[in-house]
Amino acid sequence: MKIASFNVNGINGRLPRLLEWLEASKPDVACLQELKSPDNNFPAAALRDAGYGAVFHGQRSWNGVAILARGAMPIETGRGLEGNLQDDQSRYLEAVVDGIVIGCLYLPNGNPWPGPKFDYKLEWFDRLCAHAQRLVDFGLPAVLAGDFNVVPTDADIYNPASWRKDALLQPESRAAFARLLDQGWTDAIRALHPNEAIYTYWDYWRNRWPRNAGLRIDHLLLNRELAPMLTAAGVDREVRGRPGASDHAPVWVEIAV
DNA sequence: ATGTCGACTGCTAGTCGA
Repeated sequence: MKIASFNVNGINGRLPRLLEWLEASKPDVACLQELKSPDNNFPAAALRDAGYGAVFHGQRSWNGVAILARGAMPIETGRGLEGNLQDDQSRYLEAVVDGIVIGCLYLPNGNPWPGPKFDYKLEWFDRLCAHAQRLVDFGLPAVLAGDFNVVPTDADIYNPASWRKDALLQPESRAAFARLLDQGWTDAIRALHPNEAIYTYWDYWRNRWPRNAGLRIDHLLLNRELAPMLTAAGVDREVRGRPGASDHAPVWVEIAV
């Protein structure tokens, strides 16, 4: 079973790129972020024609997450995170596909740091950790997939010095990510590729893609039920190099189920 | 300090967010 995560940066403008990637990579499950589309404009019919059932949690202009399943309809089990009734941003969606719990998330960027947006990032992260602990306690096979907007270590970025004041590298952001892993989640890319420079995001600015000046911020985390079944993990880098690409590339895992 | 995008509106130019 292949499970992927892809920040599409606008699902309607990106639809041709998304469809060609689905056709080429054929993930069984695809978690999408930054739909930037309200639910009534989600391209469900085009995805259905491509062979994918979809559940989605969109909003106008920003954010938005979706879970696609090849030849199946994901069974939605939750949207949004508990603990803050004032939070109206569409950043978390959860569904079951083939008996696996799929948590699709778009963690707040948090810039500029410091400030209220960074405070929101940490507050959202706290609620994610609380929810993730419940998934761990459930004991069902589970994946947390998405754009975490965290560069876990200095090995996950081309040059940490120039990003030291960015929300993505703050010690508090990294500590929250480490706290999440400590619950019993495995960072799939690092489990199989502990020493390689692997990136998933290259800013549109400053020639960053041609220079391979990237960051690893899109992650697939496997719980203890699933981690022993991990057989492969990678990034579809070529997607980032195409005309009209998202600033993120898809990341994926293969699970022996 | 900054070269890019996508979505949106006071809508063909400027704003916001990333």
